This record gives sequence, C-alpha cells and structure tokens, in this order.
Amino acid sequence: MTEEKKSLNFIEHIIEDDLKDGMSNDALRFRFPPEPNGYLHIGHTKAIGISFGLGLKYDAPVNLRFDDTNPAKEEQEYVDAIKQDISWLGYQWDKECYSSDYFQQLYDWTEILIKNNKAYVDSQSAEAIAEQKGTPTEVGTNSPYRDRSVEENLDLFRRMKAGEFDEGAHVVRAKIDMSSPNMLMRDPLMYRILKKDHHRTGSDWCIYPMYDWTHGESDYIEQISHSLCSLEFKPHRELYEWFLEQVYDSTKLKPKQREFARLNLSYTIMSKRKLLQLVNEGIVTGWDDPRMPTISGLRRRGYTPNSIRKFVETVGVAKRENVIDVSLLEFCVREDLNKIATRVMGVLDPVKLVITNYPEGETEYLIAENNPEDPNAGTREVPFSRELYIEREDFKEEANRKYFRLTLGKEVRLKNAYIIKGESVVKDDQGNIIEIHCTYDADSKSGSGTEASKRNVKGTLHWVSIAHAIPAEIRVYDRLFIDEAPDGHKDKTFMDFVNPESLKTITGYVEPSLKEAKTYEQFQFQRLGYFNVDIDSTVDKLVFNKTVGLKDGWTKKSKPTAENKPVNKPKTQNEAPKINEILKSGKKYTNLPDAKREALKSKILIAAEDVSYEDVEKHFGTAIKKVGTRIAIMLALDVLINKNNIEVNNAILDYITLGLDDKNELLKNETINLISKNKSLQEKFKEKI
RNA sequence: UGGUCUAUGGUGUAACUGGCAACACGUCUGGUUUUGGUCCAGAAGAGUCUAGGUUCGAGCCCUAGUAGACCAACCA
Repeated sequence: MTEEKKSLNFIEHIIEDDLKDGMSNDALRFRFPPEPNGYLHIGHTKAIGISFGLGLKYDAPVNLRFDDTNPAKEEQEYVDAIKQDISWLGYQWDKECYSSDYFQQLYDWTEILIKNNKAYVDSQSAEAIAEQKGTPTEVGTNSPYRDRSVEENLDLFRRMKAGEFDEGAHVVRAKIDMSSPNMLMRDPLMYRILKKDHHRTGSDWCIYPMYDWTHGESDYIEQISHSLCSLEFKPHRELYEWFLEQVYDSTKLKPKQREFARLNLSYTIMSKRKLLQLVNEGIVTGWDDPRMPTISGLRRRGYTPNSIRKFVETVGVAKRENVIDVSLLEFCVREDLNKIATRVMGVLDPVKLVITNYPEGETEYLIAENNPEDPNAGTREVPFSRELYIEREDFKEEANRKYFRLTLGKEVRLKNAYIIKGESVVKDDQGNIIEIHCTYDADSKSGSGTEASKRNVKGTLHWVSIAHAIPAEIRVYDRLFIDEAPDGHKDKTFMDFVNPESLKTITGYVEPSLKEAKTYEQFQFQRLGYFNVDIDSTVDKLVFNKTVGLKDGWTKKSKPTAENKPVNKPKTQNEAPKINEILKSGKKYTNLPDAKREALKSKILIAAEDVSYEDVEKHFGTAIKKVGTRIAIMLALDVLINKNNIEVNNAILDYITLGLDDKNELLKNETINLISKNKSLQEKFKEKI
C-alpha cells in the first residue's frame, strides 16, 4: 500500500489537531444538511465532497440531515431528489436525519431557556423588531417585551404551540445583547408561528424553530464533531456556540462549526431562486436540462460521478473567494470519459462522399477498436460502402499545408478503412458542394501495413456509410450565459446574459452499432467529442447530448472564433473606440463585472488628477493586480479618451506603458490607435516606447 | 460610519513548529499516434497586496495601511 503524501487543507489540519489533542477517531462524525427546498447543484457538490470525503478519509460516519424547519418552502419531492443525487454521486450516508425529528427536543429546551431567563416571547410586529435591531453601525434597542416574567413567557409560549395565536402575533427570542456588534446576537428569533402543514410532521406543529436555534442543536443531538458550512455562516458561529452553551452537557461532545468558501463557477449561476427563474421562464426545459448546473442536469448532460468528485477534489478547500473556470470541470469529464467511453463514428454536418472506384452495391464490414485506451474494450464491425457521409468541414477544394484533411488531389485516411484521394466536386446552382468524388486505394485497408507514416497521409477522417447510417437528433450545448459572471453586474441581471444559442439541435448520422444504445450510455464520437444518450431518446428516434468536445488544438489556432478574434480592427475616424468591445476581445477578464469596471475607472480618474505615481499605485491596490495590466490600460484609455480634458501626466503615462513589453507589438499599435484623438498623449506615448 | 473574514503565476490550491515558492488546470514547444484526442518530453508565467518591524533568515510572526467578501429575512 502506497501512502499517498498529500497536503492537508485547513479543515483537515483542524481535525488532525483535534486528534492530536486527544479526540478519538471514533468521535469523528460529519453531516451534510441540505434544506429540501430545491435541487442540488454543482455548488453543493463541494459541501458534499468535503463532508463525505472527510468521512471516507477518516472512516467516520456522515449523516444526511434535511434541514426542514420551514414548511412554507420544503417538499418531499426535493427530499427524494436530493437523496437520489447524493447516491448517484456515489456517497453513502450513515443516518438519514431530519431537523423536524428534533422539534420536541427543541421545544423542551426552549422552555428551559425561558425558565433560565435566556429567552422571551416578543409580541411586536416584524417591522418593529427589525427596526429595533439597529444596523451594523448602530446598536439596537431592547424590546418592550424583553422583561416579561418567566411565567408570562412560558404561558405565552405554550399557547403559541397550542395554536391560540395567528401568524406573526408572537415570536420567541433569545435574550442576548441588543448592542452586540454581531447583528445575529441581537436577540435572535428562535420560533415563529407558521400555520402550515409540514411535509413530515403534518399539522403537529404550528410553531417552527429558526435555523440558528435548530442547526447547532441538531449537530449536538447527532453528536457531529465537525459541522462544516460555507463562509456566509461565519457570523452565525458565535450564536451557534451561545445556543450550544445553553443546552450542553459536559459528558457529551460539543460540535464545532467551521466555514469554507463556497464554490463559484464561471459562466454559471448557483442561486436556487435564479435557477428556478430559468425554469419558470422557459429558458431551460427543467431542473434537469442538460445546460443546468444542477446535479440532475449534469447527469443528463453526460457528466460522470467520478468526474464531479474529481473536480471537487481538485478545486480544494480554503477560505478565500474563488471563481473556478469551467474548463477545469470540462477537463475532469474528458479525463474520465476518455478512459471509459466507447469510440464510435457519427457525422454531424454531413456532405456526401462517393468513392468512384469502389464497387457499387458492395458492403464491407471493417473492424473498429472500441477504445484504444482500454485493451479489454474489444472491437466491433462497421459497414463501409461506396457512398459515405463525411463532415463538411473536413473537405476543402484547396487549402494550405497546415490543413490535414481532404482536398482535391491529396490523400487522407478514412478511419478504420482506406486511404482515399480527392478527385472532384459536384456543386449546386449556388456553388455549394453537394458531393465529393474520390478514389480509394484498395491495398490500404486498415491493418494492412499502410500506416500514415509510410504514405505521408496526415489526416484521418471519420465517416458513416449512407446506406447503413442511422439518423439521430444531436443536441449541442453551449454555455448558458455569455458572461463570465452573469450575477456580478450592478445594473444588469443574469437574465441579460442568457446565451440565445445555448442549444443547437442537429440531425446527424451515426453508425448502426448505436441502434442499441441505452439511456445515459456514453460515447466518444471520434474527433468530435463525448456524447450520451438522452432520456428523451427512443428506439425510433435516437437523441444524443453533447457532453463536451474533445480538446482541440487545431480550430483554436487556425480559426479565430468570436472569442479570440484579433482585436486591432481599424476604427473609423469619427467613431469613438468602443472600449468595452476591446475589453471583450481580450483573452482574460473579458467580462469584468460592470461594478468593478466602474470602480476601477473612477480610480483611474482619481489617479489621473493626481501627480504622484505612488498614489496611482496605492489607489489601485490589489484590484489592478487581480484585474491584470492589460485591462487596466484599456480602462485608463477609456477614461482619457472620453474625458479629453484630463491633463496627461506621467503617472498615467507610466501606467499605460507599464504592461507593454517588447513582444507586445499588437497591444502597442492598438494603444496608439486608441489614443489617436489625444495628440499630446499620443506623442508622449510614442516617445515612451 | 461598526464588526468579522480573506489576500500566493491567467485560474484554483500547496508550502508541517519561519529555511531555494510547489501541484493541477490553462497557455506554448517538440515527439508518438489510423481521433489535430490520448500519451510522452519540455518551456514560459508569481517572488507571495503595500509600507514598516522582529529575525542570520519572513509567503508564514507583529504593526499600520489598501483591496475584496460577509453581516440589519418571522429564509437556510
């Protein structure tokens, strides 16, 4: 057994320290506590991965606890879905628990708190209570009901439970400190009256405990050693511990709450509310739409449990804000699918290829490897005939020598088949190619010893035999949002960044072996990417989802896409350069949130009016480092151009020059171009470089 | 204008009680390849937000700044 030496994250350090301090390994217990008010998404997988991962690592039990204290939002449907998703991810929980199981215990404890003069019934309106709470900068004021007698409190509380009051008439609050700098300690609510049936306790209760009063106590009841949650609960810790202190029995273990930064993914939103909006407004077809970041969506899209677990593991655990690039998630699926997906051939954008010297009406069955990564995967037969479909983009009448695919007069290999040579094309009236004619070399059959190296054939194309191919619906997905941080804009909402082309439905042709493909089965369509069979698929009509494309070193370099198109387009004289567009064309930080962009701009403005370079440096702080020099330059230019009245001083000039090293001719020219309106700046800049 | 937390290549995470800043993704070379995939070999890219201090020595400790996040739901 090789002990893999891995560095510990801060939570593991805490646990190791506890173990060193005498905590028994047997005392370790974790929990994952979702509220059953929606579907789990990729963000949750981090929390799941942390707690269940720790359970695996320390061989400790992990409870699945549904935090169901708000019957207004929670439903059994979600409980079931959550359980399914966690199981699918491959984790096993020890006990299935519900906060609602502890309602009675919580009630009993509350009576004790009341008797100890640590809690009271407040009979004010929600508004009045909110008002008295103060603000983060001003202390709160005591409720006029704060000093009710124990007897009165007890009586009221019991009558609340008995259902004698309407919703909102009374609440129970902990008596802590209305002047605490921590807002949560200002007499937090423990109970409210909610005359709603609960999905588990039915109509047994009409008062329900609040999160803070429930969570720590539930951890305590279950004897959770480490209660891990995301960073926004940090301020709750003080209250968590205060509540625990009220009920804690020193013979038992006192749970510890520790917080980690939640997962953020670029080009994605995580909020349940917003995800719901996408569903409700028909932007997506449902919670399990393959474009959704929900676990059910990812599953349908073709992501594997392994890949998601690997992703969470790779992402790590820390306390700082983070945005993970989706490319990491994609890497994780590819890595997994590469090992397990059966290779097949499918043509998504077909063009007819006729092998003129191949006998008409003949069909040959060729041997194809199921997975070159897996020697045990075996082979299968693929029918080959005179007329095939190949990918439209795999043919050009003529092309430069970097193009490895089919052209007139050049040879390429048809995967698992023969070497062919482009001979001629047939076009329609509009000049579109409708047929390609080629000849094949009968001696070049796969496995005959005619390797590419011996024949100088560089390209290999995938194909399907027209007579044998099965038409299939292929759903090709793009990211749901066109912005890196759809949520991070001040004056726009995430809905403004919905990608109208996130779904393309194509009719393609796939090899006949796919006729038997089962739902969720995963394939690699060679040279195209990974696809799986959608749940909509039927025997009569196959439907595939594209999970993710293959890593592509070719299109990226040779065919600039919208995203990495060269940026130095000539500008018309009287049209002000559109900085935002330039920003968008930059590779990184293309979509800096507006709010941040504005903040930076205003800082550059301040800097521009100040003579000292140091001050510029100072004003930018970390922001400039985070944002990158290039974008800072662009922002500086934006300011300068739009406010011509600003005097160009050395500080600004230095800033503009800062990121331009010798190699970056493009950026230099672009810059000169941009500042053409401001002659003095342009002169100074030219001098500088 | 209060409190709490955070700051390490483009991104994410490491660096055990201070000791040559490492790993993964991404990027770029080159090789292998009947997938422009995989695999293999290699490169570039940070001197750890700033300024002081302690120390023989600081990414780690101290002080002061700066920047960002979170906190005023009868939500969790």
